[in-house]
Amino acid sequence: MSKKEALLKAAENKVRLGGYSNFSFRELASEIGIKSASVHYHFPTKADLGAELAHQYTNAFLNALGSPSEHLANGKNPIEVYTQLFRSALLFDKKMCLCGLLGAESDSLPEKVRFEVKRFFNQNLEWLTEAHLANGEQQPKHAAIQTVSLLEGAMMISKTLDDNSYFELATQPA
Amino acid sequence: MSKKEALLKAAENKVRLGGYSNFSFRELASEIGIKSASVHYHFPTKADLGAELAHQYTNAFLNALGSPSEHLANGKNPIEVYTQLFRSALLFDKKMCLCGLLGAESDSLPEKVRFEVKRFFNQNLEWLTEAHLANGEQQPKHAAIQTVSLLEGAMMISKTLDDNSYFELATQPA
DNA sequence: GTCTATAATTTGATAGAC
DNA sequence: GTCTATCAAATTATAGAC
Repeated sequence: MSKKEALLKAAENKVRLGGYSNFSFRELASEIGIKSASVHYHFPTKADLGAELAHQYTNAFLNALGSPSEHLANGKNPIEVYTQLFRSALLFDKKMCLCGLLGAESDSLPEKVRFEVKRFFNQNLEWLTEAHLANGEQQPKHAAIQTVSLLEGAMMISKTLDDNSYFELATQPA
Repeated sequence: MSKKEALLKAAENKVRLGGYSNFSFRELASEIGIKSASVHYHFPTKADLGAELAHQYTNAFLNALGSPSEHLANGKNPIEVYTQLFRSALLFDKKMCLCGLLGAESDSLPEKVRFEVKRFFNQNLEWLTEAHLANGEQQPKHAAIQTVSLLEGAMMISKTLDDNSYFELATQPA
């Protein structure tokens, strides 16, 4: 893993626990064994680092998702696959969704960071709309926003109350 | 409004836009026309201010909610009343739910602040469970966590994408 | 209750050597 | 690419006068 990748990984861990202001160039540098001045070589400003972090997080997330049609071809419900990706973040990473946290503090973020967070949700809604449509539902856009809202909210509350059973309860069909 | 109340109000506005680290004693002081040292007279530490802010926010929220039985007696669906309180925060305040934002950064908060945020959600779940039970639903706890998750998530996404129609879509029954 | 003054630390960022 | 050195600003907090 390159130093740049290591910096992004360290930043991701911090942001997913406490938001954009929860990391500093000095901390990241110290963690990977360089000096803060060197971090500026890889990322001119903090906003640049934040934006690239959100961009790569989005790409990795979409990549892990695959495509709705692929899951259908394998006999899997794409909405279940999507839910499982959120569940993994909560259970294994034990951290919030990066863009869920950044989205909540959206109003105070540098413009280029906010732009990447918007991209995350627009892409997610697109994917979910296709998935709900493929499931034969009547209002796929409607269902898409409900799905992602429920998962982001359930994740936040489970972390807050420190009890993953809230996530399970929220995602369990009535 | 006392200086103390004014400080809490100023802090609330900042936190609801960018989280716990989005306010400083100097900024608050400057906004209400005193010096930062005087803020420490009212709140010894930042954590004390944050905890009292979350506590009073929770009390005000529960007070505005009233009781499920009261709404039923007036022929109103308590879940609709609850949803309307979130809608007002989004449309009129144009800000996140204070505890939704603090909950997301829960892992990085001082313990006494996190405690108050937990209280907010425990009290909300209690209220919603009673409401769904009164509505004659089969799994009131189940429905309660789904309701608050959906609303917190929808609020975050609407703010992120800067489009309130996402909130309306998310809260509109299928 | 509010002030001045100040301490101790952290932060984002830059200049310039290697 | 990484370093040393340094800066200007911001932050939380305290001591002590009024």
